[in-house]
Amino acid sequence: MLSIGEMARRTGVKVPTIRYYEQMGLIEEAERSEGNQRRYTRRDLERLTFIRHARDLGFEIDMIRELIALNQHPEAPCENADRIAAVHLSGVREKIEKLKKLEHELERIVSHCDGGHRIEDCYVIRALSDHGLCDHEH
Amino acid sequence: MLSIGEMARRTGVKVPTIRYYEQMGLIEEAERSEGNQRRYTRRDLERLTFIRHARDLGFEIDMIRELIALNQHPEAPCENADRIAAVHLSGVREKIEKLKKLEHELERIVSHCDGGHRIEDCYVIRALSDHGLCDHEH
DNA sequence: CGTAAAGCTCTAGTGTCTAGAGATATTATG
DNA sequence: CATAATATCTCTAGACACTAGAGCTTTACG
Repeated sequence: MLSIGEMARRTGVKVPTIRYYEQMGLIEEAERSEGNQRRYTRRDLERLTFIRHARDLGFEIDMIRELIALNQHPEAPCENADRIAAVHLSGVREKIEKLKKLEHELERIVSHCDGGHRIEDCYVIRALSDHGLCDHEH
Repeated sequence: MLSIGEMARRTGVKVPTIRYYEQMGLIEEAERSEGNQRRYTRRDLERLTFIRHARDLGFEIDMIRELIALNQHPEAPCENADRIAAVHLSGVREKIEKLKKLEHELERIVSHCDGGHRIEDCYVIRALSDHGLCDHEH
């Protein structure tokens, strides 16, 4: 049986975060020691590793809850898991696209300003005040 | 003089958000009508447009506060504005890099799964359970 | 057995809004 | 001018995914 600190060390999930996941229903309430401290099984460790990994990949708590639920039915077809991951992937791609546009806009703004003049002439400030100086919509 | 609703329509910032910005000190407390409703000037509109635009470009509230402060000193040199924007730009680039790694990981995971088999064999689920199936560190 | 480290619960805070309740103000229509 | 519809007011709480701290108890180790 593992203490919560052991779990934290092995998964890289911080102790308060583990308790938070329990509250959120991502992990089951652990057994307790005589003195009321949480004691985890190997299965709990696997579950937390799964969660950690999914969070690293940017899955939201709700998505993870769904994936866990799917995981409990090993004989079910896996279309749903596939769909969740695919939806997530397209969300990530959208974010990348948005950030790239933003990157270009900022590059353009910054490149016009070498820091060598006064605020009233600064392209950074002017670009923020006047949408007309932008390339794209946003 | 513009009502808060007018301001919202013209800038695309929602009404409660405008009040929130006031609370956060991003915009000055507006004058009030006899019946205690906010009344804004053209200058307030410009300020809110600036904020909106900066938020769209992903600047955080604190950065915007700094930029506004700079904007109040038109004769000062603009190095600081330039620096803030440049720091922000490199933050955006980092985010893009991270998301791209994530994209590749997800692509790889999803491409292994066509939804046509059972959960117990599903690559999506297995990849989440077993870090060893990943390409990169994360 | 004494102490330090780790654990417990509970509350509150982070950042950027968003939503709702219940009251008042303004505007439009008849 | 009366009424109805819309807008606005303040205040509180909620969303997300944690994080921090207070004050107390349990466990591990020498």
